[in-house]
Amino acid sequence: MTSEPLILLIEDEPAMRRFLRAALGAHPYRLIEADTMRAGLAMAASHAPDVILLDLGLPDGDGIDATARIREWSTTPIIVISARGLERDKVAALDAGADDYLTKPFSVSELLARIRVALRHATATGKPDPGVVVGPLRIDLASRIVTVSGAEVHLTPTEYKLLATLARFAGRVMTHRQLVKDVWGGHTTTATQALRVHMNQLRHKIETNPSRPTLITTEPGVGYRMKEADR
Amino acid sequence: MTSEPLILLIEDEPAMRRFLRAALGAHPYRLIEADTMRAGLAMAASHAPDVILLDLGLPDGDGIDATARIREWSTTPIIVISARGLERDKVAALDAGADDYLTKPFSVSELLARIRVALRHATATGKPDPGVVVGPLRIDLASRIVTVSGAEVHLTPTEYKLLATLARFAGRVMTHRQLVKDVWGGHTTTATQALRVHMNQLRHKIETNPSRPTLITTEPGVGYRMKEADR
DNA sequence: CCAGGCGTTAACGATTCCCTAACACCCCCG
DNA sequence: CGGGGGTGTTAGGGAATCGTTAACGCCTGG
Repeated sequence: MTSEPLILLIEDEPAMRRFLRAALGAHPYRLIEADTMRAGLAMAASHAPDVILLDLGLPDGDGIDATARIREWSTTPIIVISARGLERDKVAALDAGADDYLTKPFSVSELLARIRVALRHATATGKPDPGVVVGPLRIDLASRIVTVSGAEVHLTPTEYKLLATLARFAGRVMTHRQLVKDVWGGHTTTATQALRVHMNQLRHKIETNPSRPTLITTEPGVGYRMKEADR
Repeated sequence: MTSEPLILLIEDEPAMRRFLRAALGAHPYRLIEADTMRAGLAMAASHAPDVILLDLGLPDGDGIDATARIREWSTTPIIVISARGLERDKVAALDAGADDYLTKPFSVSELLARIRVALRHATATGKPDPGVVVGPLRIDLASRIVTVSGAEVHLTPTEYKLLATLARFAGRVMTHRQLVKDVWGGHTTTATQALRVHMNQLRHKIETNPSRPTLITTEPGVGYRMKEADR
């Protein structure tokens, strides 16, 4: 959750999806949606959301069962949203591993507050995020700490932003233009010369042999590319 | 929580207390009760319960405030029980640090399920609640006492809040914005200067060499970071 | 009313950071 | 063989940020 928290909405009714999209859109959340249980489970695994909003009344599967399935491998907070207010459903969902249960209709501000609670839990429970690891380089996005073979290195703000954006698209070539836009933000006024200077300083800090870079290689005439993360 | 989970009930109505005592008595929980906010806060500190059930409508104090006060030094799950179903109250309580909110009247089985959720969180979080220790620095969140190599140091309210906030996210970089928001609350005015002054005073009180800080280091252009706790 | 603690603001060195400029080095192509 | 575009490298001036001190206003408890 280094950038905006990612919320997965599993809901089949288009009206409710539009409603929640509008409600969440005004806040610093990224939202992804699934309209079936199958797709929802797949997205929970592939996108690793920070919170899951799960509608119980999906046509292609039981929500209680889905909760239990997710809990087999993930501790991501699950907030169940249901039209059914029966306490039997509530108890079953909560005992299956859900963290909260909201009955339709609900107020948007309450949902947002309960999402904040779930996010609070997620950061508190916080698994020690190993971050991105490439050879001797380790980038901890959450704590903004970069280490090279165990030793912590100090990066200036631009150096860190540069490294972070390269890491975000590791394995892919980033053109100078893309890098300048992502690091400096919009203004393409600054010459690409500054980019070279910062890249040089960054390499001296993270590469074992700065004159023969292995972590960040340069693609002549195109841009730079960071090595794929280990696994 | 070596034996049965300990539940603290803060509630003034005798009828409700009897009701919950009966409901919880049939389950493997130990129950302690307080009928005022004052007594509740004291028991929360002295008995270290695993879950706190808090009635908002107590005569001798605001439940929202009590929640915030407990959250200053404890992460014990708090389930708020209230006759007021206004969403304004819900949002305020949840944002103050409550983990759940039940509106009277509620079903016993739902309360029990939500208690199970809270206990699940508590065990997952694990809790090194009181006593953060970093080198010669010792912070006792519960009693709000800070000592450096055995000697107690007096911190002003803002200095303490600043230190507590940094300690809560020890090891991670806290941006100026985050610190200002957590210490002052909400308004992101031009208080970044005040932050520097308080940080200076705080360092003179806890650092052995204030000009070469080791406990709280500054990340230029980003914020501050407290050293990871010992272990 | 006064005294003291506290928070805030302002001012001014001190430090860090970033951009620009200048130059050295390729590699490719004419 | 000699340019020329693109890249790596280094150094210095200027701007932004940070640390530090002093002074002012506020509030509380004598």
